[in-house]
Amino acid sequence: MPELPEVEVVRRGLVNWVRGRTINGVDVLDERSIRRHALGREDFTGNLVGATVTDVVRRGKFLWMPLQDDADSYGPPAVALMAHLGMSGQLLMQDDSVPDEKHLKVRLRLSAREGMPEQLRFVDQRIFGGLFVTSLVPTDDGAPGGLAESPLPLIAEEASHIARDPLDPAFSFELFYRRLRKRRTGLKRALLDQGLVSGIGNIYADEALWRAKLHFARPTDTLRRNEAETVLDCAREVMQDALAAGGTSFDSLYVNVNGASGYFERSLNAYGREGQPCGRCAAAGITSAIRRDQFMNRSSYTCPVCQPKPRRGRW
DNA sequence: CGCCGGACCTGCGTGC
DNA sequence: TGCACGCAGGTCCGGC
Repeated sequence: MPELPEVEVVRRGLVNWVRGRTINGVDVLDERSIRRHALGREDFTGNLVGATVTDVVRRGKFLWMPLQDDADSYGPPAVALMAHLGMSGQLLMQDDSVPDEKHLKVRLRLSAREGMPEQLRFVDQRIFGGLFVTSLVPTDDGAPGGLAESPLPLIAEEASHIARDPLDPAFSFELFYRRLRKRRTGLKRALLDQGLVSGIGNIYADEALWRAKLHFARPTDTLRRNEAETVLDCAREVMQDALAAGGTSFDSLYVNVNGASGYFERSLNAYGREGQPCGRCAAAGITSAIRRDQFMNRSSYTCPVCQPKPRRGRW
């Protein structure tokens, strides 16, 4: 389940394979994977063929490749190929000789480059993800639009409603905290709101809350400044740990969203651990078991001892 | 405008 | 064996 660290692993893995290469051909094998491209398949393909990828940029879980149109190559790129991996999306570099994956949805044929695969493939089992072409627009604060190798003060339009993520150098805690306090909802719902802070999904939300010893239903309008700082610091820590674990093979041919899977096996303290002991409590000589609750139509994992349920929680 | 639930998807595991 | 169902969850959209 790609959240920020997994998408960043993909970004770093991808950039050296695609930067500077021209898209020579596009095969859309499943129209559903480009449904967010409102003008359809022909317009999608027409925008891509002949364009050159200048970078790979990420904000939150959104990833995009600014495109330089060779016929009009003055000035910065005006459009980008946007990718969202959804639940199961992968971006893979593959040689022409490699058979199509079972869930191959879109194939980009790139200009030849010595020692590099010819194709960039979008593979997606559950089709929650997708590709589309979008405009690049100025950011509202003038700072670079997202994490990139050569950052531009531009952002893909479809990502402009997404807040900066906690690993973005231009992330503003003050803005986050001000908006958080105005919310009338539960803390986890706020952490998952990509318009407030981006990049956090169900897994890292639970892990950050566990590290911060806060409950998912804690009302946002009662959060003190130091509590908000703590939960954001914890989110940053857990995502950086995952990035370090998944980032060991950035030059791998397979730019795989499961790159951080080793992290999940070893380091999760709450997510998916229903009925198992809370490690922090155990270290303090207390016996407690992680519990699972239904929250927002998905599972939330907490330690009932060190993340006590707030008296007036917002579920 | 903010909050919240449902829809979108497929594969896998479980129970009858 | 086969079928129905629940579960996984990021994002968008409509209702209120």
